[in-house]
Amino acid sequence: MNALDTTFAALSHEARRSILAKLADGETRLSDLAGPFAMSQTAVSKHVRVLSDAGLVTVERRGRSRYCRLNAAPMKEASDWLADYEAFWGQQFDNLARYLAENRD
Amino acid sequence: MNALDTTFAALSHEARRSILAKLADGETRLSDLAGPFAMSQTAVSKHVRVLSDAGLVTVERRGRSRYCRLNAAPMKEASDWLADYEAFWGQQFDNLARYLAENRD
DNA sequence: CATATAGTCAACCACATGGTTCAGTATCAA
DNA sequence: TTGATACTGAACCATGTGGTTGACTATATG
Repeated sequence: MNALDTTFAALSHEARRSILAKLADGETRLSDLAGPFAMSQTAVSKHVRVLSDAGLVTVERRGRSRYCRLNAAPMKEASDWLADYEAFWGQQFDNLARYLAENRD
Repeated sequence: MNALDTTFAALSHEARRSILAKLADGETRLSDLAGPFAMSQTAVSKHVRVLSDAGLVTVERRGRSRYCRLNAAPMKEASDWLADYEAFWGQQFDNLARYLAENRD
């Protein structure tokens, strides 16, 4: 898997996007990330691992705690990729319209 | 899975992003999509199905062929989500720098 | 030292993903 | 009608994902 693959895959789960949103407010302990989720700390830890593997989060151990920080850099590549399609966003019906025009009888 | 989940998941595979890139040049038959890939047409068909389920591609049958068209609309939501983090893209080392500053002895 | 806290690791489960092959269907063309 | 073309669908396989529980390690605190 290349960088875009892992970035998009990491972003494809609501829990992980929520984790990133919380980290945007600043460094957060892993246990504090787990709080609002209806899942075990182990599960949250796995999500953080996916984010960490994707380079979106850096985890640092201090004492008993793991402190997670946002690293948004990989998002830029994803955003740049999407930006190439910006010209098409308003055209969702254009292709259909063109087809209908071409096949009008 | 919500819309963002399926959109990001659909974009997380190189083959599917390549398919979207080709569709940006215009409507393409499924068999013509399969050409450059080292995989069976069945596999390509599955990828197109994933894109179709995500609303990124519309498939229309005409005669024997399936014509695929790009529908970039769902990308906008993904791009908007990423844009919220734009302020952090340049800060990939800032958190580390701050931490080091705070813990200087 | 004893105990609570923070987290990992391993094992397990159900299900999804990404690929294959083979058989079948629908359409076009000779 | 025969046969090629363009698929789809089912079955299968290996691997990944997302979750659990229970045991373990490491650290802080009384």
